Amino acid sequence: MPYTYDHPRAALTVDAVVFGLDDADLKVLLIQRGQEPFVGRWALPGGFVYVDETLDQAVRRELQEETGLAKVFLEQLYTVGGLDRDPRERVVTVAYYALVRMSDHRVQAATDASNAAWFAMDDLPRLAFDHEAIIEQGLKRLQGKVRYQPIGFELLPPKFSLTHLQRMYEIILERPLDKRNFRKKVLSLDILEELDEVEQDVAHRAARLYRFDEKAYRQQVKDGFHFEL
Amino acid sequence: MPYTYDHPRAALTVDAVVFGLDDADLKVLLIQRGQEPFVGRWALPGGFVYVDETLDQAVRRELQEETGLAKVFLEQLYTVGGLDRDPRERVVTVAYYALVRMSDHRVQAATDASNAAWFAMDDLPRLAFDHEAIIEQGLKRLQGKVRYQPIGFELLPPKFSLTHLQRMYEIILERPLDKRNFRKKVLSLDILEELDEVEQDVAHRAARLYRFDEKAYRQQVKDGFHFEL
DNA sequence: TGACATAGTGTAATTAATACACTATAAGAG
DNA sequence: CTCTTATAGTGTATTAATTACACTATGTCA
Repeated sequence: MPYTYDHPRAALTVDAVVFGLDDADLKVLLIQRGQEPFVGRWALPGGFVYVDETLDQAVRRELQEETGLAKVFLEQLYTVGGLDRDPRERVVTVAYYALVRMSDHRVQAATDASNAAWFAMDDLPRLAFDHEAIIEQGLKRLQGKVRYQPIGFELLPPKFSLTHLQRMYEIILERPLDKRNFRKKVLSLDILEELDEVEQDVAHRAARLYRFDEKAYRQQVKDGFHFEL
Repeated sequence: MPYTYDHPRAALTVDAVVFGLDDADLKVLLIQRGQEPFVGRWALPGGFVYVDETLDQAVRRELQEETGLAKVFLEQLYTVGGLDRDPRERVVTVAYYALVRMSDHRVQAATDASNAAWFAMDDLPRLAFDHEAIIEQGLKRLQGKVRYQPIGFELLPPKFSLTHLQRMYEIILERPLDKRNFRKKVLSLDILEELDEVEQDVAHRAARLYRFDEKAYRQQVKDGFHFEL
């Protein structure tokens, strides 16, 4: 079923840098390619944008198809339009980044023959296309944005301790934070709800659990407050 | 000369929000459309991306063709992929924003029948497509970025007074700044070169002129310093 | 030479960021 | 049951950054 145009057109694709967090590392979700080019290489999940779906819809569909993920936090990163990114033809890719709670979403091995797996940011395999550069941009964006928007909570379970929260920031920002100053600051923002619950199954004093209070956050933003670290 | 594909493809375009600054206002450069759809309406300069040029090349070419501008500061904004942005067919647009010194670049009326003109941000005409939303995004980006990267200098002539510089920030950020605090702050950054020159042709005490010292700025960045307002 | 317009300057008060170390509590081992 | 281990939880003093604020200096023009 051929489609014809007066001028040649670039193929349009979307790719997603999906970040997850475990106890020690920031991770990225990759899939192993089943076809040429770059068969066997790891790559970002993504694929062609259909002509009747928005870019957002396209990323979400591809994520669902290739990794089983649905309803993740998703934001546009930037669009890559270099001439020789794909050896086959001109491909323009709209890159996104996503944040998921690894605990929630067990990654299902994908529909087709391809394989999906998490890799620590500092232990990435060789990647297809220019995907390494895209991941690098994704990390930079995450590091920048996490400091002035409360997006980091997307990586944590709904209930977390202040230590978990601090560790999340330390891992993303790649630097240690002072425990007392961190707690003072984050509590002063009044966007955390203190729960009547503590950690379970730990071999030491259990930490109090908190929840991100989205309602309080929205209210604060409306009142002209500015979240920062 | 027809080109044929197995699946329908979106058309890919670029649009640019070109900002300029005069004594009183932040301005945007618009062109008046010569064809349907939206004949006669004002719109962002932009157009189709050729299959053998990068996105950057495409914006620069369109700017040159439609407005006569060349060698401007240019940065990608975001990509718009809604389904019904253009009544004719599916169009995906990569939006950019640009900063130009209005003094340098006299805008030449364009090649074809279309018209180019500057409009104050708070006095925009009715616009074609979703261009109003794109301009809004461009403004937000500019307001955010100007505070932690020295891009504002792209809007000023090479030699400027501290009052000019302050007015530039006030216009972009849409709030007044304290004169003494502003000067203290900006001079402490050590990125301005004080010249042995003063304003000419003013009917009052002439202000000393400064130049943005790019070399000093790069050095500072390398030394881990962080520009901020 | 006086009026006008803008340039140029410093200090005190407030607020925010940083540095830093001990006690409290729960689990698990012996 | 008490000791060890591991992490939770807490406050203060110092330093740095931000804010608020008003007068003198200098050039042009009438």
